[in-house]
Amino acid sequence: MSTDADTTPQRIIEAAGEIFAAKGFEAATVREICTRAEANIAAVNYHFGDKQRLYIEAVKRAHHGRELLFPMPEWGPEVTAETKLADFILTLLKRMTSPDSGWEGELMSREIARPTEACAELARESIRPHFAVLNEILAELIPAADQLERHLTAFSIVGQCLHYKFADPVIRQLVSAEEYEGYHVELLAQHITDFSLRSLRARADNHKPPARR
Amino acid sequence: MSTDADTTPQRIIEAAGEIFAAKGFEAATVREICTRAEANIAAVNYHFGDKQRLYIEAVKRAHHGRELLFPMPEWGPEVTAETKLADFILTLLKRMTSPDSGWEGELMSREIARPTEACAELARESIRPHFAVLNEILAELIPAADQLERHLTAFSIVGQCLHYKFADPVIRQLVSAEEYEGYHVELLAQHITDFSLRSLRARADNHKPPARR
DNA sequence: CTTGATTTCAAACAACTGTTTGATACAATC
DNA sequence: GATTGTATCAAACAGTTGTTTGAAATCAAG
Repeated sequence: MSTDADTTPQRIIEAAGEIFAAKGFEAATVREICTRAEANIAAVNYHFGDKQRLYIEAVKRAHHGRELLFPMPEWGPEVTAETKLADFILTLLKRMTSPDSGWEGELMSREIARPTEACAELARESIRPHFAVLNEILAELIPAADQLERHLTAFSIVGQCLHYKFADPVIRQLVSAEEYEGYHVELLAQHITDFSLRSLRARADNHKPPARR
Repeated sequence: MSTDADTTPQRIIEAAGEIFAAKGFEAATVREICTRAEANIAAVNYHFGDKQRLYIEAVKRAHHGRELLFPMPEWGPEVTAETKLADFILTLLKRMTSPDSGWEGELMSREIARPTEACAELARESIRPHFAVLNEILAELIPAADQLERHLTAFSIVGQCLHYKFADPVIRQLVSAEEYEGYHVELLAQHITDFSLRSLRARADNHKPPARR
């Protein structure tokens, strides 16, 4: 029995991911999941215990799949911090809004928006290391900043990326169809990198926030 | 019969807002709503038709309340574009994450994250004018930018603000309790304004995006 | 007070939920 | 071939859901 065989639990976890992502935990029914997985209704409880356990497994699999598909690059010592930041943004964006992603990104964002108590821990463990990586990059780019400013800056960068996932249905209504059509990952990553690097360079030069009013 | 009287539909719409915000549309039950509103179970169907219509009314009321509580300031001709941007960011942040907000912000963000087909129109109509205002401000700040760049820049700014609403439970896990305690609206607005204005000024000076790699 | 419409209420409704059951089929082991 | 443990299945389970019903209560005129 190979690990990626077309076994019943595998088919269920796959169908569960799609339907949980499309409808959320409450609205998704195990009947629909089992129908799509071509399995019996009792299969969910037999193989996973209950609906919630299946949900957790689906989320885990989703995250694992994203991590495998779009891994954070390992940078050598010669790579500049600016390039690292560009890579970081591109990778994050790819994970969030990959055109052929399917349901995984949707599921992850839904989970972040309303974290199940059982999954909060997973989200924490998977997000925290990325947050640490970004903070190390920022420590190189704006060494004069203290931890608070580094954190807020990290949130500014991550926020720009996640926005295209969270607010996607709204964005679709705000710009023309042709313009939205052109929103490829590379374009968005380029813009966010440019926008952020301009700010970071100015911050590094000035050693002070700009005067206001 | 005064408009803000303690009438049954009013009590129901209020309880509905709280519970929809806390649990989402599917998980919220009309029984719980009616119990909290101290109304009979049949009251929802009698006064609103069905559960979905009640949900729409609750979202409408939520948005109306936020708009009244934190109105966009009307700027005179002497106000600089930088000040307008600072005001815009502060207002947006206040609406998203006001400490005494109660349920309205939660309900709005939930609606943005997964818009009900019936509410998409409302979200569109309420967000589009704000998006237009921000674009006018950006047209003043980076006149050399074309529409695409203005739009992406607008999303960069809005994304930074909304992040503190959407990702709040995650943010809480990433920074220490004391640091999170200090995340007041004014501090966040100040940072986002600084971060963005630095970038916009550099863009206005350079007339070109910065070179990369 | 009487009338007539509006609002409230307890009870029941039909439909659907996640879950359990016990029988059945299947494979491997002795 | 009998036995054992696993997997699948149709059927039923108990509970909850949104909604409906028809009678009682309430209220505003005539």
